[in-house]
Amino acid sequence: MAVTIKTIAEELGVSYATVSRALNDHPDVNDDTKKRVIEKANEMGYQPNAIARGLVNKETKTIGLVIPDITNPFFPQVARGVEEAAATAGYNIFLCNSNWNKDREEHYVNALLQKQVDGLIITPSSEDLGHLKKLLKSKIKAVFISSFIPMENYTSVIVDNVLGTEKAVDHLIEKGYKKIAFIGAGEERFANKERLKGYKKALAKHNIKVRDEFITSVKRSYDQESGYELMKKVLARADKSKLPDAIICYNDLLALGTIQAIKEAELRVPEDIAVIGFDDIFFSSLSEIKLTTVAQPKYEMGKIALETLVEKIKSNSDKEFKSQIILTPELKIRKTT
Amino acid sequence: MAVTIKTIAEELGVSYATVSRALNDHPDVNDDTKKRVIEKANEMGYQPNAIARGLVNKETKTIGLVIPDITNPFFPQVARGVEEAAATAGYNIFLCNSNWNKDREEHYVNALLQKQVDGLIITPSSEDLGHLKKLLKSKIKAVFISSFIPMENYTSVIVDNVLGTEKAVDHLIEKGYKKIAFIGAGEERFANKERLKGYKKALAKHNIKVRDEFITSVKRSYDQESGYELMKKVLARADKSKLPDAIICYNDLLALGTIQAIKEAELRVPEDIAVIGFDDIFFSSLSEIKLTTVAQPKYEMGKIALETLVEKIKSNSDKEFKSQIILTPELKIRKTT
DNA sequence: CTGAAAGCGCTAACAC
DNA sequence: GTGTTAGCGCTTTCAG
Repeated sequence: MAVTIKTIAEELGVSYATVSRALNDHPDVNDDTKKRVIEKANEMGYQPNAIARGLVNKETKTIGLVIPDITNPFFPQVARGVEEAAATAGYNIFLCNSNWNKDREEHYVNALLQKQVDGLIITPSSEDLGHLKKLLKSKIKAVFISSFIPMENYTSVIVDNVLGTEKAVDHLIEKGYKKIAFIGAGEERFANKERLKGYKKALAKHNIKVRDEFITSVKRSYDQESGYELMKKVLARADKSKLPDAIICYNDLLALGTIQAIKEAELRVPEDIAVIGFDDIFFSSLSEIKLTTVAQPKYEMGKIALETLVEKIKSNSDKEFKSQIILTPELKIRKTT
Repeated sequence: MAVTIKTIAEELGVSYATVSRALNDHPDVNDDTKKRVIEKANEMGYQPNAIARGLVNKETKTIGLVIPDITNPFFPQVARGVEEAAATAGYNIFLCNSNWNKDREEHYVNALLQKQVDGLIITPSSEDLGHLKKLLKSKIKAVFISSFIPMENYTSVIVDNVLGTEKAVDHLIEKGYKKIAFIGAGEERFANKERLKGYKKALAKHNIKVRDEFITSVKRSYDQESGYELMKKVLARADKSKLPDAIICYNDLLALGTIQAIKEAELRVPEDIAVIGFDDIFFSSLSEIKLTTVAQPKYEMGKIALETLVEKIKSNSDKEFKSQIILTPELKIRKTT
């Protein structure tokens, strides 16, 4: 059996309450006994049992991070930001991949609730939060990343999506592109709606008519394959004169697939068609890729999410928090525009 | 206060032991009361407290994953494999990034021990495990990934590194390359030693003399920058006739930097110099990169690590486990050779 | 300043 | 079948 507070109390001939106090650096304890206790504890290799402590304190110094997929290059940076900030605040992180699956997401949230996490950071796999009712009932502190939840008591850390695509369009127009298309990720996603809004807003600003045939969307997955396939179809369908001369993609993965399709059609990027992504994931800056993209401050988003979550945890109840923390995206101009 | 086993016992007028039994589907309990309890529990939104349960069961259904950096593209896949397998086995994962720092690694291991994890999966940031003495004393079940720990009671999940570079050399020679160099990652790393060994072994097999000037190494970090800088120097130093015609890199990141340096020197890959990486991280297969590389089964490694860890946890004590589980790497021939 | 004792929420003997 | 009770390791009143 491991050495407990009790073992060391017996060893020293004091009560275990005293040992507890000494170890927690409680003021009301003789400096001398404190020293003796601490020495003994080290000597015996005592490790406090955080589970037992958590049971009485109702605080586990543990938070849950539920994301769709750590394998998607957007998330490692976010996770790192969360984890780094958690480390400095003294928390450990449960990592959960929902795999874009509501049931799994629900299951994880329940598991985390049972494990008594002090808080939750979630990037929901879907805008519809019906499956998270237990969470919402549980009054647990939570912050959302990349997805705006219009509810009191919750705050979302997001990037200014509208501004992001606006910047992208502005840049394209400045470069002389006129026929700008948008490849989105399905109407229902919050970020997609916002990015589309920014796209339209910027076009309007420049007196360019929105052309419906220039707005397309992939369905389920937002990776390079789906981008590739969609663009293939676009290129096959249209006669060349009706092709866009620039494309803004919902994310970098899609952009990459799009570029691949364009090249296979023996067109040049950016001379024939320019491409802009969104996110600025790891490979986008590689010399072989050099994708122009709207960068999200991913690490920062994670960090801020954790920090505000900790603030929420520490603030007993009714303090008001912003319901949105909106970060500014940055346009990284590289070689595909 | 949350609803506990006690609340629902009072509500139903039964003892809370009965509630516990019912909820745990214990055989010795009347089907009818069982049903009533379960209904009531659902009705009241009861969530078991895993912390309390853990205290008595001495089992938290929680395992710690300590890796250097989730942001390094090698690890998300591993983490995903671990997590996926954990989900099916009913465990949650604590994710910890040591950031290649021993102190932090030690700190995390201690924190996890205190949080009473049932087991640990670690990719140590260094071969020297001096800082993990507490772990080693604690008799906690652990499995290592990518790093061989020659100790009883521990098992390591690794790839056959020797075979990996052997395959790489064989392939290069088959393609007609003769002057094959190796860019390593510092003598002390286990995987580096093994890969170097495979390189030398294969050269010997083909009766090619090992040339010391063809073996170089980056220092601290194993990313594209360090590969780029090292290769820059190599290219600057040597007169063209002494240049290798092929390079095997310790990993894909290094390979990428190497390629970049080669291209900047106005040499072609693979015509002038071929390059092979190791790992097969996400971007290596992209159409713009198409790096020939020795693929590690990363997801599998994580999955297997978790599965054997769970086996260890379940097997009470002295069952024997392999000290190494060696997976076979696969050579992915793409466009850089 | 220190000890005794209660209790966090739950499980597991042990009675009845 | 069900209730009673002890106890997991710890913190925290409450006495002294």
